Formats: sequence, C-alpha cells, structure tokens
Amino acid sequence: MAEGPDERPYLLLDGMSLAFRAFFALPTDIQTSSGLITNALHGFASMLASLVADHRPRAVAVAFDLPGGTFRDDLTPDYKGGRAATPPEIEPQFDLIRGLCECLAIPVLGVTSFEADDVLATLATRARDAGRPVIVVSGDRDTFQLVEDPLVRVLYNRRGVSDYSLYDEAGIVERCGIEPQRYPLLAALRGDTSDNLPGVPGVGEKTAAKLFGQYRDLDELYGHLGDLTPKLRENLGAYEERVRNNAEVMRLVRDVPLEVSLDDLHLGGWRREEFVAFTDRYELHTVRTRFERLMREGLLGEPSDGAAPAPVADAPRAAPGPVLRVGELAEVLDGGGDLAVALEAGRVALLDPASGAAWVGELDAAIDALVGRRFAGHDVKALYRRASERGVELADPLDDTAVMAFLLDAVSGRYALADVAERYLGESTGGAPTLFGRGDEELAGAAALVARLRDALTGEVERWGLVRVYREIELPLVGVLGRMEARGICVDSAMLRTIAGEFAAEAADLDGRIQAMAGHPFKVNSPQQLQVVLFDELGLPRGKRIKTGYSTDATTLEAIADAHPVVALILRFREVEKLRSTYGAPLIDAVAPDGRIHATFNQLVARTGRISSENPNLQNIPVRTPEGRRLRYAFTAREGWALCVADYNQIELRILAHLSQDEGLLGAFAHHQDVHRAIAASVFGVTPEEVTHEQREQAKAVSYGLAYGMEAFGLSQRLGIPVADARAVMDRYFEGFPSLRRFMDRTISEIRAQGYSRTEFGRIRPFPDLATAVGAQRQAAERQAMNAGIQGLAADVFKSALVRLDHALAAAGLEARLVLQVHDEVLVEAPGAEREAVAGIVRESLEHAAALSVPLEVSLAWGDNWAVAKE
DNA sequence: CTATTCACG
DNA sequence: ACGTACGTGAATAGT
Repeated sequence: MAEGPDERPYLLLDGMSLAFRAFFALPTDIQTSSGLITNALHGFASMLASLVADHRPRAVAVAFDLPGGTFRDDLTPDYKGGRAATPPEIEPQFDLIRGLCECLAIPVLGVTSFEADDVLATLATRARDAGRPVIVVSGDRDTFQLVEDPLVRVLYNRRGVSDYSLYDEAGIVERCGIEPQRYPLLAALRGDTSDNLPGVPGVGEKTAAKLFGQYRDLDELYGHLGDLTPKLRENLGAYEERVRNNAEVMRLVRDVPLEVSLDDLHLGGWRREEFVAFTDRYELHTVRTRFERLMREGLLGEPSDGAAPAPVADAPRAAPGPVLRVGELAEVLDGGGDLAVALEAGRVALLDPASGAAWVGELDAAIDALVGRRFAGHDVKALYRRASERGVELADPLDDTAVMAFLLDAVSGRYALADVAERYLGESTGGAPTLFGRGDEELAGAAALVARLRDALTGEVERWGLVRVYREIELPLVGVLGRMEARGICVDSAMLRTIAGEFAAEAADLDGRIQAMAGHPFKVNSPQQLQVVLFDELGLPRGKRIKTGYSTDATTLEAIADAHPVVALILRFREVEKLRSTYGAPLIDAVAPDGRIHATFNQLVARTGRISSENPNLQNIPVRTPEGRRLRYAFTAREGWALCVADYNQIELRILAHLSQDEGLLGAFAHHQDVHRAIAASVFGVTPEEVTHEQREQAKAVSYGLAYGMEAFGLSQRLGIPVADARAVMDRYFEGFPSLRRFMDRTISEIRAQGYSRTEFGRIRPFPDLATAVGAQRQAAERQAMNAGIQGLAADVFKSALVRLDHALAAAGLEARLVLQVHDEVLVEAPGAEREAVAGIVRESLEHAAALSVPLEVSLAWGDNWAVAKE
C-alpha cells in the first residue's frame, strides 16, 4: 500500500537512548584515525539512514536530554533516567550526533528540566491531535505508553542497532499484557532497572500484568488488597508509597514548553558541503554513501540552495569484471546463468555475475525467482526455511560460502560474509559486518562478493581435502535443516502449561522454605549469596574453590547434604528451578501460532561438526529424571499422525571400535548383543553371564569416558569409588582392549604433527597449540584432539543419515518429515498410514549412513509423543 | 559481559 | 603440585 505524502509519518527519535544502544552495541575500536571513539555516532547515523529509507517520513526530529537534571530528580532521589552508568566515552559523541543532524537539517530538540522522552511525548500528542501519524523510535520502554491506534506507534530498539519491533496497541498488549495508556502502572509495580526504579519485591512482569488484568488502576488494586495472597498483599502494602511515586515518575509529560511547533518540522535544507566535510572529518564513509542515496531519492527533502542534487556516481569498484547494476528482476534472470545470492533479514540480492545485473527485493520474491534456478549463496539456510514454509521447493545450492568457510576453519566462529571475504579475498567490505542493515547497492555488492568468494573457496576446499564432506554432507544438509526448522515440532501447549505451573509452584514453595531456614531473605538463585548462607552463617564444610569463593554446585552440595537439612532443599530447588526457568515458560513462549516449536538448527557452530539448536535449544530437553522427562510427553505429533523416535545405539563407542580396530571391541559389536556386558566380561575376565550389575556399570562408564580422554580421577568421581579402584578398572580395561591405548597415542601424535584432526569423511579441525602447549593445557588439548576424531566422525555419520532420510522420505512420496534431531536421535512425524514405510526408511537411512567395521545399530519406537522411546 | 550452574548427547 | 570428560545453549545474578 503506497503512502501518500500526507500519510507519511513523523519520525521522532529518542537521541539519548539510541545513542546509548549504539554505544553499547558497537565496539569502541570504531575510531577515527586520530583515535576519537565514534561508535555511537556510527551506530546512530546508520540507524538514521535505515529509518529514513524504511519509513519515508514527512519529517524527522531528534530529542536529547539537556544537562542540569530534570523535574523527576525531585520526585525520586536515585532516579537515573535510564542512564544507570554513563561511560565517559559517550558524552562527547552526543555533540557529534548533533553535528550530523545539523548538516542534514534535522532538528535536535531539548527542553531544560525535561527528558528527551517528554519532548517526544509532547510532539507525538500534538501530531495525534492534528490527525497525523507518528513513529516514535526509542530504546526506552517508557515510550510504550504513547502508542495509540491508529496514529501513534513505537519502533522499539530491542538491542544493537538493527533489531527493532514496531508496536501498535495490539503489539503492546501482546508484549506487555497491558494497554499502552496503563503501561506506567505496570512499570511502577514491576520496577525498571534501567531507570534505577525498584518495584515491589516478588512482583515481576507476569504478576504485574495479571493484577492489572483484574484491576483498572492503583486505587482499585489497593482497594482490593484483601483478595490477594498474603505475601503479595504484604509487599504491595509495604511499598505503596514507592509504587505511587514510580507511577508518577514513569508517566511522560505531554505538554512540555516547546519552542518549535509541529508545522516547523519538515525535511529539507540540508547542506551537502557541510555534510561531506563532516563525514570526511569523522570518517563515516559507508554512512555517507547511504545518505547520499537518500538525498538523491529525495527522502531527505531538498538541499538548502534548492537545487536538485546532482546524481553522484558510486565510487569506482576495484573488482574486475562487469559493472554492477541494480535493476529489474527480469534483467537478472534473462542471463540464464548461475546466480549469486546474498541475504540479510528479509531482503535478498540476486546477481547474474556474467552480466553484472543485480536485483534487490523481498525474501519471498527472491525465492520465487530461484525456483528451478542454479544458485550459490552465503549462509542460505533461511532461504530453504522460508521456501518450505510456503510449500516452495528449491534445489540444493551450488555452493554455500559460509559452509565452505566453516569447513576450512571450524574454530574461528566468524562466518559473516564480511569476515570470510576479508579472510579469503583479503579485503574488507568497507564496514563492520554487523554494523547495520545494508542499502540495495551494498547488498548487491555482497552478492558480487559471494560470486568471487566461490572461486576462491572452491580451490581451498579442494586443497584441504574437504570435497567429500562438503558435497556429500554439509551442502545438502543446508536444505534439510531449513526444512526441518520450517516443519517444527508439534507441542501440547495445555500440557506444557500444567507442568510448568507445577514446577513454578514447587519452586516458589522451596524458595520460601529455604529463606525461612536461613533466617533472613536472600536470593537462593545467587551462588554468591548462597555461599554466605551455607559456609559463613551455617558454617558448613567448604569444597571446591572457584573464582568467587567456594562452589555450591550439585556435587559439592551432595557431599554436605547430611550436615544440614537446608542443603537437600536447595538441591531440590535447583532441580525444580531449572525446570521452571529453562523449560517452563520459555518453551511455552516458543510455541508458534501453528502450535509448533520452530527451533533454529545451526550448522556453523560446533567445532566437532555437530549440529546445535537454539531459540529454543531442543537438544537439552530433560530425560534423565522422571520429572524432567514429563516435558517430553508434551512433544507430540499432529492429530492422526505419530512420532517415530530413532536413535543410534552406542554410536561413539562403535566409532572408537572402528577407528582403533581393536579386535576385542570389534568382536563385542560384531553380533547384536548387550555390548556393555560383553565388554565387562572381557575387562573382568568372566563370562557374560557372570558379569555383575556393578561390573557392567563400571565398564560402561569407562566406555563412555574413553571418547573424552577420561582419567582415573574422573572415573572415581563418576562412580563414587576410590581413585585407586578406578585406576584398577581402567588398567584392566586397557589390558582387555590393548589396541585402544596405541590408537589414542597414535591419534594424538598424528594430530600434533599435522596441526589438525581429520575424520574419514574429511572434516578437519585445527589444533595449532597441541605441539607447544604444556602442562594442564597440553593435556586438555590432547583430550580435545582425541575427542575431535570420534565426535566428529559420529557427527559426519549422523548428518549423512539425516540427508539420506530427508531425501528418502520425499523420494518415496510420503508425507512424513523430519521434525527434530538430537546428535544421535531423530524424530520423524508421519501419518498413521505411513508407519510401516517410514520405519523401513528410517532404519535403512540410519543403519547404512556409513560403512564402518562394525554394524550401526538403531533403536526405533513409535508413539504419540517423545517420551515413548524411554518408557 | 562474565561467572556460575545445569540441561542434553 | 596440578588438574582431572568432550561438545553444546540457556537462565540468573552481579559488575
């Protein structure tokens, strides 16, 4: 929908909070060559450019606090107005930001004794009264109260310089659980740490929202204190004065005496020469390009002399080849060649490298254009996720330069396009990669970079022997993971809420009892405060030393559980609190409108080659305790469908057998049998039938520890036996499987000589320090090196299985699809009628993912939830 | 942002 | 004497 000039919004910026956000988001090594720190200036400038480009405002104004305090200081002595701590490096940058605005003819407003927020509130109110739309941009939640449909919206800077949410009334209600007008009440109860305003103890976001769901305002709330739970009543009563004061402080002033009127605000009057001089002086080169574009497009109004800006040619590019032209999609597609793709949140550049024709547009349009095309890109998984959400099928990419860079160095951890270009093309893209949303030219330029990187990285991937792991595993995996993210896993939200409620209730109860036993209030969740209570006040024996004193971890507490009854309560509290805080509300909040959780699976994180999961992490859902395991009942299949849960049995131990070629281990796996029992029989010199439970557990513990380089001390800890006994068990284990020790020694010395480890599929991991490290560091590096080959090959095998499985399900014409993977386990959701076919395909895909010297054994179970396999 | 703790394979 | 099992992600407190 095109907005006419009259519908264009006023853009009102909170200069204070945005400058602070920019300052804390960007490194202070953003400096001019003379050493002046300009990170806040850079960040603010780039925010401003993006905001103008994205929202095409009719006018822009920036508000700042003025020195000398505000009327709120009189209301609350400790009030900090959102600036709990002001680093000295930021103050001088306020003037730089004013200077930038001055060149651009953007008014900077401030009124003595009022805050920037009050100025914005006043302007927003006036605009509303005049029937004109406004977008208030701030990193301060106080501004939420200004939102008013349909004219006033808040663009909230969540963090960094490019993470924004645009809120209308419904948005505020969804985010905060209260209408914008009443937001100050909510904040008054809850408190606001950034404003240094404490709220009421025991009242957080949720409780405050709940209370104002029941009561209209503070008077009504305080008129019904008797209806509340005792603790809540007590706290609210005790802090009534504070709450009422907070509410007054939080309310923004809408009639600040302003010298400018709404009609004084308009775009235009910028001075090009001053702007150039300013950006030269503070070395804002990339930013200048972006503003020059805005000037050319008229988005900043007319210059001061009224002359139309002369079109300014982009700086000539050093890169050889065709000149980059950003134009129509048809031009890009007409070439018919392989395309290069660059993407950032929601926007995509497509480039035909042969002709230099490029197009920049929305994600969905780009996906449609890529159907049936060959293309390469950088970190393109998001393309497959979105395509899959829309039911669109894309062929695998020809290359993904981020994946290539990860395979070449899985340790660096930096795979943004700019990082990789710098590393392999030896050039910078002219700005920190995380700085800001790029303009069209920059994004098209990024696509051109992808095209050049492909050439450079293809040679490197070949040179380092990575072709197989790249072509067979990692490249096809990109689409597999994107599709799995899009599919998500079905969740029973009601069940989750019930379980979470129980966790919360028990945690609250234990919290109260623990504090009562301590004899005074304290944060049980604070290891520091807990140390004081346990070791100073109660005088319990101390254990491990840590940086901040003495450890209170579970192992330590278990050792002193008999010394005082509070210890058991704390252990229990920790357990339940973990379940509440990590798996209760957070999981409920992660459920999307489709009733499913769509985690992100990361292919570029784990240096061993494993896949990781985030937002939420679905790879650490509890299973080891019955209570934690309850959560898995809430992970289900959609109506009429079933979940297939399949996992590899002892995959790492099998891989150790394969790599070491130890005859005993190979023999133990040769036949389908109880492997741990067979191993225990060899270790303890008895027949399998004679193996005791304890012997089996001990052998099993060693088996699992082997892959990590565990020592006798670790085994003794794990099994709760003396170190000498643990050493005896390990000695017998290595006697029983003599090739193991030789394999381990050989592996470490090979990695030391090579400088990196390598799996059979080719995956490498650098170990540059192995040759030089000494003492404990060296031992740690050796364990990592030892583990890299085992965990890495397991990851290769498993990823290969995922690719095979994803392809096989689709090729068989089934509806069943992957919904989750957890290192050696996969979950497939299938219609009831497909069960038999799916089971066969899952089993085949996993068992034959790799040909090792031992069989790969798979356990497979069906059910309507994830707990099924462990029942 | 760092430290601590703890969930998983 | 020292440290002692690899690899992740997330919540919380506190600076």
